[in-house]
Amino acid sequence: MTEPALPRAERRRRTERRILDAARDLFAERGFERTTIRAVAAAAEVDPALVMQYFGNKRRLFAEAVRVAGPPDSAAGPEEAVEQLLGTLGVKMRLPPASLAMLRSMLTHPEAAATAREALSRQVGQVGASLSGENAPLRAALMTMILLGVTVGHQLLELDELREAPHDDLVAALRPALRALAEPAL
Amino acid sequence: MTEPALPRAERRRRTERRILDAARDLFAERGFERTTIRAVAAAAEVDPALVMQYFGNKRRLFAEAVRVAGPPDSAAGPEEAVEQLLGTLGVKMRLPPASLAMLRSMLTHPEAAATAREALSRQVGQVGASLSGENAPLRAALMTMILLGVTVGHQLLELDELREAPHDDLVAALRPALRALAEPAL
DNA sequence: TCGTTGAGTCAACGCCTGTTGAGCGAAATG
DNA sequence: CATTTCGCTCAACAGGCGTTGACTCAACGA
Repeated sequence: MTEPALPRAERRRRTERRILDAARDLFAERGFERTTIRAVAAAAEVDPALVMQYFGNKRRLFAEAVRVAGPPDSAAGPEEAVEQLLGTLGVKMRLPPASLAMLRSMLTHPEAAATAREALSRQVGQVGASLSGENAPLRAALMTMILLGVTVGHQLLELDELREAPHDDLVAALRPALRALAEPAL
Repeated sequence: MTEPALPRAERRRRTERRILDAARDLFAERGFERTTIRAVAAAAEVDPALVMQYFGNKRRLFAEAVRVAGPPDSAAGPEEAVEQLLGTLGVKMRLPPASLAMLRSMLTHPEAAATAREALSRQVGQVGASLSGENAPLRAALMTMILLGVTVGHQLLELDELREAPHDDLVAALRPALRALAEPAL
């Protein structure tokens, strides 16, 4: 009936991970404001006070839960930039919950907005560095925003027109649009 | 010192409009959850109870505040669809507060999400009808999402790379990308 | 002029939130 | 075995929220 009584350190690690996983999922689903500490605690099968003890406050819990490794730096030509961006759509359009949580909250939670701005700016800079021609930063920003828009529409708003299309069709349709921005004006 | 004592009907209309304007601005700035009835009332220089008396509850206040006329129906060729979409960026990129309020809340407030989905789907359908070739609905959806992404990045996240660029450059850079989606595969 | 209407205020309600401090009981330590 | 450590729970707090009902008083209609 009872568990095999794990060592303390291991037990703590598992609990912390359970809380973090629950928090990530809830933040991804409802956003920062509508996710309560109590709901996270319940999902992790833990007392709300324990969540506070582990993470101090709700903002820090969010920050820990959405911490995600940025894409590897790589700057080559415009072609590679396009493919790199298309790659951010994720395998079969399934983004990690941490990213979804960030996206979901970036318009309403100020700290999420700041983090998102930073991450997006880094990507813009990276893409921009691999472009030549006029207005490279602007074009890089537009390319990044295109993927933001598509991701939001697909993952968060769940628009039928995007969900019904096969992933490959979507990528194939999007590629020429990105190329049009990546290539120096013809 | 005192006002010229307006007639009741007129007075009511003005107060209602003051509340609605304040609500729109706050919803646009902070989103649904972080905007309180009390803050709206304070901005409109009115008692919170009056807001309730006029609009019943917070959800209805939001619904009234963001009610906005959809773009005029018009479907012609792919060229016109592109220009129509580019037009939604607004004169000098200044969108009406009602639209900003919708956009700001669409990822976290379920009713805003539903309304946004509906409005976007209508636009997708409209754009799609003016496209020919394969995957017209998908391509129309992508075109719409492109504008969503650019608008979010510019108006809500306020990315420097987009804010610094002249409006005309932005439109000009975006046009070929949209054309690539609008034109039947070459 | 006098009763009625209705715009607007006041004070409070119940609820839910993030957050805290005291305490329990099992694992670790000697 | 005795003691300390610490993962975890319990019960509660203060504050802010949406919302309500009773009330005030100036504009209105007869």
